[in-house]
Amino acid sequence: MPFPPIDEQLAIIRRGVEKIVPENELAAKLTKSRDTNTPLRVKYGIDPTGIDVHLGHTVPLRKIRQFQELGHQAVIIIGNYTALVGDPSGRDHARAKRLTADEVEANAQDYLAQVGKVIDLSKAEVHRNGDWFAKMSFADILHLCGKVTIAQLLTRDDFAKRMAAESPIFLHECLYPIMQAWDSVVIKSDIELGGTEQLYSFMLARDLQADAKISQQIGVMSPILVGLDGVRRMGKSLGNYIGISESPFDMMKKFMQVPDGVMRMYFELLTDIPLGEIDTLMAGHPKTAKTTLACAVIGQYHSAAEADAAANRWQQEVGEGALPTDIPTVKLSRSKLVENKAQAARLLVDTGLVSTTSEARRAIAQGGAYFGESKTRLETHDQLITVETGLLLFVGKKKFCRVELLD
RNA sequence: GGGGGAAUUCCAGAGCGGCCAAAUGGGCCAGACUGUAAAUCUGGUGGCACAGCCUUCGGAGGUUCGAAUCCUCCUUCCCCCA
Repeated sequence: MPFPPIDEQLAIIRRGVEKIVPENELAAKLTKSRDTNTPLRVKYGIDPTGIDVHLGHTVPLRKIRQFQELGHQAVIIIGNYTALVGDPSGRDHARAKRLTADEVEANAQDYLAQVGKVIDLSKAEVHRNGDWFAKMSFADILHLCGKVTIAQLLTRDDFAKRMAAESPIFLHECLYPIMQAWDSVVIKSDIELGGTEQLYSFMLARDLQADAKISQQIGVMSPILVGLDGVRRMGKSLGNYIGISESPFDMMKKFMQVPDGVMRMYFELLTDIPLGEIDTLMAGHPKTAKTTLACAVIGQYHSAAEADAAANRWQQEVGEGALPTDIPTVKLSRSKLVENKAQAARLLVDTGLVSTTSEARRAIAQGGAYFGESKTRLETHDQLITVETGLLLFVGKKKFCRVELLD
């Protein structure tokens, strides 16, 4: 099967990519690959530290997928050995927690299952870098370290910053980029994918490859995907992410809350919609564009039909204020009632919609609490509400429940 | 080893003997507006039997009518000197 023309390949590869280093070697590599009908080996490494894969992770993963579709060879490196060190990238301090080998392997399996939703695992090579690092002797390690100078290491941004700030840099952390680079030598990568913060390791890999007299890899770096807040990078700890395992409706709700400003980036990095078409969409009504974006992404992890259904449901429940489809039922003991009635504030607490009486009082005082099918506003905290099974209660737009009375 | 700082309510950060449940900003919550975007405006953001009461300002004691604010010890973190 012949590879597509170089221009076509370049257009696909360059989409949504922030930096290619060195840029000028890419075309040459592709040309040689095509002429000799040899797929390029495209490396992507991760540390199995327990990852709930979200859209931010899918950016480089999707790039691998694109390489696969162009006929190239995906090579996934599970950093089961490097995980023992901890990636110093983007950290001001050394990582504290150390994982056990078992945890690492369980994480790796879990990770691969998720990754399979984006790339074609059946056609990918998967390696664990412990396969080669575990076999190295101390002499081997010394030999490897002999190829890298401290001065070189210190050119790395993270380390330079830490040096300046006089915060500790542990010796084993210095080894991290060396190990990552050595992976590239072992698997003979032609391309390595990752975020822009990986530049140093990517370049070190080139040095080591040159030293080993094999072809040097090219770094293809994706930008950092911003999260739902439109400012900070998408990440689990920041709570501003969309996980690829979430339900279509949950994803839809999150997408619709994304600031308009990030739409173009999302379109470019998370969908295959042609750039020209994106321009057209962006020129139209933002809400339409956002819905299209959401459906395009959701459709990758669920069916197109499910994505559409989620969009419709969103329009009805959120856009038009219809009652939510799935309202959780909360069991309430009849003993909480006096002659079938309960005080409004008490009721909100007893049903768990709010956690304290004070919170309930606030919600009511501010007009943020409602009851019944017609969403009647609760007026006072001591207002008596007649409670029966099926009664609906709301606090704000996101919290609601249906009461079920128990004897 | 010696010296000097700092620990405040989700975060940052005021407060330095009563007017402190504790300024201000951020975040978050609710309301208005809207495309549940952004921006903007309003209110709120310890608890409770809520016009009052109770528990908070690293921990333990102490001084005082009264302490987040003063003293002692402890814990943790930071900085400087050698």
